[in-house]
Amino acid sequence: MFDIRFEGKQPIYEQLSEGIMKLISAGALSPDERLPTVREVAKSLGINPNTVQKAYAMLERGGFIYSIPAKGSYVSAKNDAAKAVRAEAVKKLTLAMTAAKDAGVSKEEACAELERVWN
Amino acid sequence: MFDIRFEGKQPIYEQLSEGIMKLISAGALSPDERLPTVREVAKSLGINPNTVQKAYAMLERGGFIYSIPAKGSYVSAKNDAAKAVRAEAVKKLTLAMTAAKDAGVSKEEACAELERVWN
DNA sequence: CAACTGTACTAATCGAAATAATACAGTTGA
DNA sequence: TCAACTGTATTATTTCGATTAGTACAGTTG
Repeated sequence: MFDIRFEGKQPIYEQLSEGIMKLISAGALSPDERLPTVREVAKSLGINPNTVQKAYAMLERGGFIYSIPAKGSYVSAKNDAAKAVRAEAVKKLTLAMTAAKDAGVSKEEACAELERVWN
Repeated sequence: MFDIRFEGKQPIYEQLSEGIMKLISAGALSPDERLPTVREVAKSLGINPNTVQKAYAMLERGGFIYSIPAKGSYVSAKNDAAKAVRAEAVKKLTLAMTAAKDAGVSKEEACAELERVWN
């Protein structure tokens, strides 16, 4: 099972999501390999199944895994291109944020813009 | 005095800040013109002086006004270049955010990145 | 059909942001 | 000198949204 220590202020579902993301990127989890079920992970880590579900949903959204209702969740096979695009997008986002901060844009304004884009 | 109606979920200090920003951009407030004091604005709008102070601080950070302790706050004279740079930065930030969203980056992750950059 | 799977929905909780209250330090003009 | 202003700093309170939990649902499987 996943050996993850929850620490700091970061949300549990995010720590879990990133942890699994790293395992996939590092090749510790093979393509089309079946992931432990939502409830298994929840029980073994002592957290709520819904929190695991949220982490899985994030991973699916990022193209790292795919889920089939009533069957299970699996590691995506061909997601290298998607992951590269994603990484590039995050990199550019960071650059744009840094530039905006230097230009005097407040954190609150940037946050408001983020809300607008994502909703 | 500023005629501002507070509405929606946006923070008061932000609505106020943006309202004054527009007045300056539109030329309704002249360079080096003295702004009403923090306490005057607060009383007239029925809000806390500190909230107005926060709005003024944002405006100063963006180069729209300058404040002199124990004297007052004034409209900045030469800030057109700064405002242009700022506007450009916001535009690029929006583009980067949209691209990131399309690439599958979650709102939470973007938010975390934002926190990291601005802290 | 019993025992699984992922998922949707609602409620409870908790923490950070927004606002308020108070105090401080400098300018000004009588 | 000093009273009445100014912006600002610090601390407490409140408010609100994200996180987590509880429960129920719908499909697959042997």
